[in-house]
Amino acid sequence: MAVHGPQNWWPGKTRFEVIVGAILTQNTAWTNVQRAITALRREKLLTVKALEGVSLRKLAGLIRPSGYFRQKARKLKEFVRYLRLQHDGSLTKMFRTPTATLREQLLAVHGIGPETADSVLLYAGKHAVFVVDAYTRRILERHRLVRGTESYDDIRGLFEKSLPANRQLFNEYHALIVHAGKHFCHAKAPLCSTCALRQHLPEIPEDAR
DNA sequence: TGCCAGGCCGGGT
DNA sequence: ACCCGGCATGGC
Repeated sequence: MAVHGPQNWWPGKTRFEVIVGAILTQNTAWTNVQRAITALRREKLLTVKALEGVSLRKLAGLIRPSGYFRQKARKLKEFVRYLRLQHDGSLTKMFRTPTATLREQLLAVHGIGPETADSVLLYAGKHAVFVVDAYTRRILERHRLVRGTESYDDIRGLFEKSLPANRQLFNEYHALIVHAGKHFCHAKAPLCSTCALRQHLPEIPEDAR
């Protein structure tokens, strides 16, 4: 890519916008998320208070282009509700929570699963967690580095145990994986040259990690 | 035109 | 503990 090490990679300027983007991009193309974010910005809704104040109905209409818009409108509401109840509506307070504790809290919020929680922790909160996404899995599988039956936490653990716990590194690593994935590792198996070579490697033994 | 995109939830085995 | 259907729009 043109620039290696764009520290703090993630489309989105403020912490809150990063979180909104993390929820809206669930199983959705970024171009669609952009439209939704643009609409929210136009309506001045990219703040905790503003989002708390808007109706579920209006919110859903604005984020329509991002898909699953009713589901996601609810998810956004659930998050700001959690933030208000647990952290007085303050992201600064929220992110002062120890990583493991905060991760559990986020996972308990309706609509926030492991990838979204970790994206929020890493990209909005600068906590050192490795984000595993569809691209990460697919690339590892195509390269026969995993068998494909591993859980989210298995794969996250793989990276976190193999790399120094440095949030800048995790940030950049994930950014590069997404970049590579978008260009070279699509779901519909047009194997890139590297993948094709790997196809000829032996299977991973049963007892291997 | 159908398949895909930086998931997650709820109900059923 | 897995497995599956539902959720929805826009691009190629």
